[in-house]
Amino acid sequence: MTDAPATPRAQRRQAVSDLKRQMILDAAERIFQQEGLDGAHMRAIAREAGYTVSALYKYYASKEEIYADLLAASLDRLHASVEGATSADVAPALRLRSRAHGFFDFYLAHPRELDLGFYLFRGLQPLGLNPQLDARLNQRLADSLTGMQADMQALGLPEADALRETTALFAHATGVLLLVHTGRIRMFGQQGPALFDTYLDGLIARIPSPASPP
Amino acid sequence: MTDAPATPRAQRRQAVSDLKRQMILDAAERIFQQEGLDGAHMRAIAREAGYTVSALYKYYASKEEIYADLLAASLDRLHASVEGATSADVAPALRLRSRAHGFFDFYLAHPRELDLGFYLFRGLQPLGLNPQLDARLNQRLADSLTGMQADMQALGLPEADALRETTALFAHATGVLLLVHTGRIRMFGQQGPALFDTYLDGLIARIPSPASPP
Amino acid sequence: MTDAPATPRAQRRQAVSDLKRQMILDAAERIFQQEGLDGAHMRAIAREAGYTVSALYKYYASKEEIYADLLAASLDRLHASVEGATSADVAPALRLRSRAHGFFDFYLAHPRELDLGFYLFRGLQPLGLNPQLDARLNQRLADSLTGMQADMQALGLPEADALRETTALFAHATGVLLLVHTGRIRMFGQQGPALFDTYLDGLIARIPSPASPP
Amino acid sequence: MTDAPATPRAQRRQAVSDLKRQMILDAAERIFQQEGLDGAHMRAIAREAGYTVSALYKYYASKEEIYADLLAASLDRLHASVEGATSADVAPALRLRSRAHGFFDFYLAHPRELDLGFYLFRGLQPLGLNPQLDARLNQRLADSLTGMQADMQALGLPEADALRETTALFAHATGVLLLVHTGRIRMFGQQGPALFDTYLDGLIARIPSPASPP
DNA sequence: TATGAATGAGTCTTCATTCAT
DNA sequence: AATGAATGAAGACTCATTCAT
Repeated sequence: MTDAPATPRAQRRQAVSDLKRQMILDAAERIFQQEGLDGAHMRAIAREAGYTVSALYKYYASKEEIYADLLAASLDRLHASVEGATSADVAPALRLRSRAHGFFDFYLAHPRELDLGFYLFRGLQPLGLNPQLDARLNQRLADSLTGMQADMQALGLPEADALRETTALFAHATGVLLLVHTGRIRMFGQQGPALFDTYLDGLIARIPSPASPP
Repeated sequence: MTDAPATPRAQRRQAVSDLKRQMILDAAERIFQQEGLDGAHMRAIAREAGYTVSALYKYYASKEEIYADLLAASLDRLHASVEGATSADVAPALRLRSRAHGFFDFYLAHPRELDLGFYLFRGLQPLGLNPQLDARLNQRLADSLTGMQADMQALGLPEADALRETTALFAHATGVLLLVHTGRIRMFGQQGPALFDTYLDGLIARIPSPASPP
Repeated sequence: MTDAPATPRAQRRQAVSDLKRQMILDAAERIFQQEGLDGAHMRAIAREAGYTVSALYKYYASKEEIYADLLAASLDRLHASVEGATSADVAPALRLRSRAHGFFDFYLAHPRELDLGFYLFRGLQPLGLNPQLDARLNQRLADSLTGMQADMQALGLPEADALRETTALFAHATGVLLLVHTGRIRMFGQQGPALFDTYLDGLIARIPSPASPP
Repeated sequence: MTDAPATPRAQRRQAVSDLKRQMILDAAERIFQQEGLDGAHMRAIAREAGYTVSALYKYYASKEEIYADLLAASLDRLHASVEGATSADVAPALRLRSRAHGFFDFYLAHPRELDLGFYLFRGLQPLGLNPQLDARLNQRLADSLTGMQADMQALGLPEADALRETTALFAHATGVLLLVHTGRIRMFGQQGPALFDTYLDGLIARIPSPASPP
């Protein structure tokens, strides 16, 4: 009722609320990993979280909002995977390789998170994903890619080219992952990782080594 | 009375029936293009086709069967697009380029057909797509790709390499298309076609010119 | 068009029609035995008969009418089973026993025909079973029971008592058969045939031997 | 705050919920009595109960579950009817008679509950009646019969015989009720109750009088 | 005579969401 | 802060039956 000093009490409330939101999210994550997108309906999430369905709506305005947070968390883990194995004092080429693999292997190991991305990024409008949210998600994804772009620039690629190559790398990885995920890759008798490695080799070879030109 | 296995009457009937099946398919196509996969439920399709829902079941045993036909038709159009601009008396590199663009441009112009392919190829089991159908659809897709593989071999690439490169090309195209389709490409400030062209250029450059064999 | 002499031509037509009706009925019977009542829908019957569904309606005005004929045929077989093992020159008690077993064993071996009877006799009205048909079916059933009644009378029971005992015998048999058919008899750890035999023994014992009065 | 496992609040809620479940059941009962099993579909039940169809699913997980409760209640009423008129200080023969009539008269007055029993007890598997439920329903039925078995034993019948005779009594009652219910009894010009009485008389007469203990 | 086309009513069930308490 | 109750729209599919040809 009283709008309050806006500090101690409100902060505590916020903290508690955040925690619960997190717990709901964790539950959603578990369900989502086990059952996939279709199985992750409100009821299932609520049950897993130990809440009522309607309680969830206190913390999340819609199912899609949960999904969005799920995707945000997923993108954070992706980021961790990309940056995880990297060390600053390695040759840029190695760093790029490591990061790219961080990316590719993450989705290879967690194909469901790929679904999530497609689901959410596709029909923006109907899902009620507001532009803000969209931008934030895009940003998180971008965070995982700038490292690679930097690596390419460190390898001597001009910024514009590096950005283009990063985009292409992202597209290629996505394409291969999809091939794997849908099982269509069997049709070609190929292996996802090998395919990606080949692309990566080509990419690095293509970048003119800046240091040692004769 | 005395007549070959197929009575003219039966033939006529069959023809009419086929036509109606086609008209239903067209209606489904329209709905699908306008509303997407989720909007293309039996009721909507029936309404658009001017039929009762139950009437549809005379022509299609299930929703998935309609989807499958939709995809089959889509893959046929894809094939036409791939082979359309090709001519036999062109240099292999040009042919490859033409075919690849036939592929890429088709999905660029009809992003929803991409959805369809993902939908159907993904959940094979849960959707009740029987293996036969699956195989047929796979075959249709393959038909669109063998041309490119042949072009690569004509360019001097050993068969295994050509197959690998075709797969990679397919993956790359898919990845870029997805980037475009989901709008994420704006995030990178890139253009789908340009991206794909670059890949194609790189691919052709990478293929060792067959001119120099001793 | 011409109403015809009403004889040769019409007779032939009638004969052909009867034959086809019979063939449909046979098909229905097969389906019914294999699939039960629920599985015996018009489509299935038509398929088995090599007809279109709508063709069936030329011979039978409704599904229930087919069922009725099915039941009539069933009752004929029942009759045959009841009278089959009987011979005129046997002691009445034996004859009664034989007929009663003819009845009981028939339904024990063909439980589905029991369903049919229940289904048709139950909701007379809604099923469109007209009173005539109902009477005819009742008559057929009665035909299978009069023998037993006669046996009882031959054993010295007054007509009224014999009728009552026949009714009771029929009821008892039905009750036991139902117990068997629904599996509820397991609940009691009893055997249908044994139960029925006991009843039969009691019944015969109960009938005062008419021969030996001084 | 400190309170037993079941909060008063929760208890109240439970009570209200139970009441509503009961009201739905009552509605289902009414529909079922008026329209029979086929008429008792979810929509009709919901309408009668003043609910939406989906609201029903909060209280009952499936149609069969409603049916099962309907049957359970029916069996309880049966039980009440069987035990209702009994008193402990009556001669066993009278008690048996009273109980048997409690059974017979109940179904005579409520023929539809007979249907229900057949429906549910029959197709266990296809109906999704789980074994637990099945066992519980069987138990309820058994409860109505053990009294009679006990009476028979009190009359001097060995346990095994009493069980057999109880089963036979049950079968006989069922058979006669069916005869009445389907209207076929008119065919024989008999009366259900009279028929049953006769059987009962015979049964009691058949039981060796325990009168000879000193 | 038999067909194929078409109907329309009907079945159960699921889900995201809202609201009074 | 959390609940339970309730909604309503939707969704795929089946079946007996009719009618023009």
